[in-house]
Amino acid sequence: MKKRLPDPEESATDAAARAAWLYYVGGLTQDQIATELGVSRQRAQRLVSKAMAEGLIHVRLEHRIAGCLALEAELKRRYDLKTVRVAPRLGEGADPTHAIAPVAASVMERFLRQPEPQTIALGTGRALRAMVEELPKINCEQHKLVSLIGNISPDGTASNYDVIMRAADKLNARHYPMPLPVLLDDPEIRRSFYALPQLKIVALLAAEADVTFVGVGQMSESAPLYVDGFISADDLREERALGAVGEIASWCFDSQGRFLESRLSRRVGGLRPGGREGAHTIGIAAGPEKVTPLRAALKGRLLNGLVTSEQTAEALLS
Amino acid sequence: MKKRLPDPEESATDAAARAAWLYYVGGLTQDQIATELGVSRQRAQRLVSKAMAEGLIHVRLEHRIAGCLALEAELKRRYDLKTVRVAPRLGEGADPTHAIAPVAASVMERFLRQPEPQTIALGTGRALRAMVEELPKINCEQHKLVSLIGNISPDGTASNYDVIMRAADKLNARHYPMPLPVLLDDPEIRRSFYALPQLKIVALLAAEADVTFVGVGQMSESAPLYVDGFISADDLREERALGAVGEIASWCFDSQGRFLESRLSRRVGGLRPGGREGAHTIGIAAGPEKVTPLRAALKGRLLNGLVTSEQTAEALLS
DNA sequence: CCAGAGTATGAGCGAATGCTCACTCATGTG
DNA sequence: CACATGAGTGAGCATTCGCTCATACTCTGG
Repeated sequence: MKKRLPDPEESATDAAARAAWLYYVGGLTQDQIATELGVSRQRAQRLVSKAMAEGLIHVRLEHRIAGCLALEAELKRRYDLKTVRVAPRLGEGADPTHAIAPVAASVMERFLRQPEPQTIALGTGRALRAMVEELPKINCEQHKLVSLIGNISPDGTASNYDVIMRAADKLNARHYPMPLPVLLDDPEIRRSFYALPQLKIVALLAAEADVTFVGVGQMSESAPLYVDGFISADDLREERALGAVGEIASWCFDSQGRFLESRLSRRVGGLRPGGREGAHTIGIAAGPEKVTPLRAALKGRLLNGLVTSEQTAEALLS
Repeated sequence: MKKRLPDPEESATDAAARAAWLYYVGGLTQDQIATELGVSRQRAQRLVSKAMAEGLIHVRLEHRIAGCLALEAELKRRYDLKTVRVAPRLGEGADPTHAIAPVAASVMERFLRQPEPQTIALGTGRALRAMVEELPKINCEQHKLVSLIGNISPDGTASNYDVIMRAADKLNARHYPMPLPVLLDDPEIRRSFYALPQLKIVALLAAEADVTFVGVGQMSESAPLYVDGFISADDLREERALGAVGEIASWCFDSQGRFLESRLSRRVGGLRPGGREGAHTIGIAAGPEKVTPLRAALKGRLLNGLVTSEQTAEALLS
């Protein structure tokens, strides 16, 4: 008595997409959708929210809010940046990462839409992960995605914030992950890893990247590197004693935006953000705890592009 | 006691955009938005719906529904088309133009995203108008928009469905409208119009267009040309007697998709859709009354691309 | 300065929404 | 074969939304 459903998973998403289309584009009420699809109202509601949850629905605001534009202009001038986008505030308690994600995605999309092959380097972190989540599906087989940082957690599993796989999945682009732990304690092993031909390719690509997207981590007690278990409390203390106020792709820098040479920096399994001459290096970060590291990174010209939130932009300028 | 508001118009849209951002991206309730912006709930509601009405919010579905994909593939094969998009059905009573508009816009966007200068020719009609309405703002100064058809109504006003101005406005592209009535009754006047140098430029551009977007009109009693008062009942009868089943940019064709030479065709103030060798000619049309003209146009290879609705696609294939 | 018209604002209310809870049914396990 | 488990389903209900109406306010012309 089976009728259709070659793949129950697929057809569920299909129905969800259909319901969402009727809801958002058609403007039908959920009752009408239920009638249309021949299901109960509750099911229609669930389909719509499923479509939402699966990110099938992308909402875009076609208007640059004046207040944010002013902040962008001022940031651009003050820090001599090439690219700046400021996302409007999303209420007090809201997660700023959530606010900047769609804006960051639209910045990345501009590069992805180029028909000329682009090499796009990616760091990691919550902000980048959220950005990639907001990307639409585009066919980008002409581009290359390259990871700046190892994707192996200390416990041996692939890192949760491994953005490059997700991105490559959505974009159908060639991708070059770093088959490397985030930190390599033994310098000998580190050297031998770096000697791998695959790694050399990745390093070469990253050095010639047209654009690099990175998160920016604070080095306070809430340092993501520490909270996520990549570095120990001792490591953190040591770096802070050396003046570290932030990190980009695990490379710590001080309040002047100078990368630190330290015990930790000699263990990092990854590449410094760089790229070819004139390339874009865009930081994606927002939140009060990011103000100090962002200010340092901008001062040291570690970044020439920025996507942040309205509050963070104000703080950076104050 | 004035505080800000340099331009009340601007700041209203700004507030609307902010409210819409909070609503759609932040997922706040309208009460929360009201608190956030310091206005009443009703005002928040009005801001959100204003943002909607002004088209600040664009919703996109990131999923190609399986059933529609199948229809696209079949249409592509059957009529040997280059581009086909089928929009999912939007309930029985819904306006099919509304359903296809966002899909058509995304097709057009693909061309607009090209950095190489494109020449894009546009017809008129409700479907094209709706498509343009759904376009996002993109800076396309490298492209040229050229109109295939005059924009002057019989009553002397600029036509309501003048899509090219709207499009150019959104895209910041150079545009070449046809400063010409839709129909020119006096052949002498027509000749002298065509001799105008401006018109020659437009004709040249249209003939070299990379892509042409046109609506497809039926020639039944509900013919848009007739309903909108461009042609008389006598004209309509005469064309139908000659076998006309549809029209593209006012050029009538028969059931085999052959353009008719007729009294009417000698009065048309416009250009035939054409374009350079290998160009795209994409028809945007949906609805039961479009099935006959679409089938004819496809048979006669007047189009090599199509954006239509699920129902229309099914009808075309049955 | 006043009068009138058109527009923005806030209250109220019915409809729509989404969340929770109890239930069913299919699947897998002892 | 009985039973546990868990995903999916439908009903009820509190919340939220969007529409209408009465009112206040502003702008313009006399």
